[in-house]
Amino acid sequence: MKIGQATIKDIARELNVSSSTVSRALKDYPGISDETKRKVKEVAEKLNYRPNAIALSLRKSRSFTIGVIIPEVVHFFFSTVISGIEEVAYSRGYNVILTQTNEKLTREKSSIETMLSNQIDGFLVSYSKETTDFEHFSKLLDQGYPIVFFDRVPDIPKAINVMVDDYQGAYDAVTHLIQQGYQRIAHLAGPRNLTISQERERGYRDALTNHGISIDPKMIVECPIGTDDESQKITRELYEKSSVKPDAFFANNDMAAVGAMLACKALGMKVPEEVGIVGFSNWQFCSMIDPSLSSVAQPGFNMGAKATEILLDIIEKKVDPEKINLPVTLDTELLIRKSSVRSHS
Amino acid sequence: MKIGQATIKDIARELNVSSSTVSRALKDYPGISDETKRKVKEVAEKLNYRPNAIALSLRKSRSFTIGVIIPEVVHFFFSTVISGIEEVAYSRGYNVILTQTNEKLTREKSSIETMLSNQIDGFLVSYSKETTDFEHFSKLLDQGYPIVFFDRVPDIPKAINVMVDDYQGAYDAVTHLIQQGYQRIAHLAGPRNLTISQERERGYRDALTNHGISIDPKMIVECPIGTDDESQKITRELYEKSSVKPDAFFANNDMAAVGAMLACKALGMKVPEEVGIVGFSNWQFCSMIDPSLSSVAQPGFNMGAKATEILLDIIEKKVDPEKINLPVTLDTELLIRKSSVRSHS
DNA sequence: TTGTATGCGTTATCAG
DNA sequence: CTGATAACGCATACAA
Repeated sequence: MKIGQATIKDIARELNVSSSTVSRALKDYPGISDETKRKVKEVAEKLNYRPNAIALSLRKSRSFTIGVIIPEVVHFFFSTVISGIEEVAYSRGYNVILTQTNEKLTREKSSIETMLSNQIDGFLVSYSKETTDFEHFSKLLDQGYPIVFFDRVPDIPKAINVMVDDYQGAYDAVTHLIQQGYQRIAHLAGPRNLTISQERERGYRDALTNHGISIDPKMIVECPIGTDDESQKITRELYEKSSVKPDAFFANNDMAAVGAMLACKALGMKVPEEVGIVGFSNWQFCSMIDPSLSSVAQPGFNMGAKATEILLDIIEKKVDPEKINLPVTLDTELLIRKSSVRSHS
Repeated sequence: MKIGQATIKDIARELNVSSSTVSRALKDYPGISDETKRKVKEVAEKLNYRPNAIALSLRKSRSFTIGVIIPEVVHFFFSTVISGIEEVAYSRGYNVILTQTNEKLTREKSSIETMLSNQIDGFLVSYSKETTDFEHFSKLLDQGYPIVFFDRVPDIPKAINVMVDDYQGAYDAVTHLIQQGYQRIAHLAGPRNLTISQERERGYRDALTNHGISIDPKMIVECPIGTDDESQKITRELYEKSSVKPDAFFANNDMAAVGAMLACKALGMKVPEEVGIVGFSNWQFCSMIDPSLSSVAQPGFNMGAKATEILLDIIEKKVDPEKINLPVTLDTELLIRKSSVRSHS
C-alpha cells in the first residue's frame, strides 16, 4: 500500500530471528542453516523486500554511484559518450548521476560539491569552455578522489585522461585533402583554450608542412562558438574580405563544416569539384546531407565505455592509478564521403 | 589528504561541544548563541566540512534524487528532454540518476528496481518499445510512488502524462501538404504500440478526411525501426512494387523523412517539385540538408522541464496529483522549409 | 548456527 | 542555550 518498504527487521520479526541472521541469510553467508536461509528468502519475497542502498552506502562509505559532469547533453558526441558510460556503469552495477555545466565554470564547481555531498565513488568529467584554471580538480586529485577526464582533458599532475587522437585525425583529414589535389586548405579552428582544438590545429599544420605546403595564418580562422551560422558567416567573409581563396576546408567540427558548405554553395561554388570539405566528429547528419560530408569519426561510445572502465577499476582497486599508461588515446577514423572527393583532379 | 571527510563530530570535538549543537548551529537554529554559531561555522570552513547527503537521506527517507528512465540517450529529442529535466532538477536542488533501456523491457524493469533500492524520490519515464504491459508501473503508482511519464505515455489509471500534441502536429503537417497541392500523401508510420505513433497517424487520417481526400490503406506503411535506411527501402518498394504513386510523404520522424527524400532523389524525382516531404521532431539536421526538411518541432526541452516541475511539485506535496489537469499537452510547431513548398502548383 | 552490540552521519526529542 | 539519546537500515566483530 503505502511507501513503508519492508526492511530486514520486518523479516526478522516475522520469523522471530534476529536481524543479523536475516542479513546473513540473505547474502548466503556460510554458517547459516539452509532451513533458515530458505525461510528468510521466502518471507523476503513475500514482503517484497528490497535492500536499502542508502543505508548500505552509509555503512560502507560507498555509494556505487559515479558522477558525470559534461558540458552539454544535447550534443551528438557527448550523448554518445554518455551512452557508453551508462552502458558500462549499468553492467557493473553502478548508478550514474548526471549534470551538465552548460559550459559554465560556476556550475561545474557547484556540481562537484553536490556530488561530493552525495558520496559518489568517482567522477567522469569533460570540463567547460570557461574552465582555464584546474585548481578545483587538482584539489580533488590530491585528496585521492578518483577522476577520469575524457575528451576535454586538463594538463595537470595525476590526471587520468581519455581522449581521441585528435592530432592524427586532423592529420589524416588534411592529408586526404592534399591527396585529392586541393592546394589552399583553410582550417576552421575551435576554441583555443581546449586541448582538442589545439591538437587538431597541430595536425592540420603538420600535414601541410610535411607535404611541402607552407602555412598561411590567414587560412586559420577560429570559430569559438561552433555553430553552422557562425562558420557560414566566417566562410563568406574569407572569400569576400580577404585575399585568400581557399579551395578546401578542414573544420574543427561538423557543424562548422556544414556552415562552410552552405556558404560555398551560396557563393556559387561546387562541392567537391571546386571546394573540398572535411568535418570532425561524424555526426549523424553527415551521411544525410548533399553532398555527404567526409568527417573524422570519434569513437564516442568507446570513449565513455573506456573512461568508465578505468574509473571503476580504480574505484574497485583493480588497478593502480599510477600505473596506467597515459594518456589513453583512442583512434579516430576518417570517413571519406562525397564532400572531399574529386572524380578527376 | 585521504578521503576521510570531516563530519559534524569532528567539528564538535574540535570545539568541545556536542554534535547536536553543531548540527543546530550549522542550520541557524533559533536558540543557539551567535558566538557558538560563529565558531562552529568557522571550524566547519576550516575543516572543509561538507554535509553527508547519504546520512541525510537515510534519516529523512528522502534522497533528493529523481530517476530518469529513457529509451536512448543518443537521440536528439530525448537528449533535449534530458537537458530540460536536468535544468529544472538542478535549479531545485535535486540530483538526476539516468538510465537508458535501449528499448528493452527487462532493462526497464531492472532499472526501476535499482532506483527503488536507491530510494529515489520519484520517476520520470518514457517507456521502451518493447513495453506493452504496464503492470510494473501500475504497481508503483498504486504504492504511491510519484511517476511522471513523458512522450511515450501509458494509458493506465493514475498516470500523469506529459506529451506533445502529436495529433495536432500531424494534422497541421498534412494540411500543409494538401494546401501545397499534393494529392497522394503517404504516411510513414511509427511502431504501432506507441501512443505517439497512433496519434500521429490519427492526425494524418483526419486531415485527409476533413479535406475530402479518401484514405488508401496502401499509403500507410509502418516503419518499426525508424532509421533512414529502413524508410529508404520502404519508399523504394512503394514505387516499384506497389501501384500507389505518392506525391508526398508525411513521416513519423525525421530519419524516416530523410530516407524517403534520399529514395525519391535516387529514383530521379525532384523534391519538392514532384514529391513533398514533411518529417516530425525537427532534428538539428533538418535545416542542413538539401532541400531543407520541413518538420513538426516538438518542444523537447520544455517537455523535460514541465515533467520535472510536476514531479517535484508532487514530491514536495505542493500539488495534489489527483487535481492535475490531464494529460498535460504541449504544442508543436510546424516549421515549413523547402522540402514541402512548391513555388507553383 | 544464531544473537547482541556497535557504528556509519545526521537530526529530532526530550532533558537539563 | 546546550547536551544526551535514539533512530534511520544495514553489516559485522564478538559472544554464546
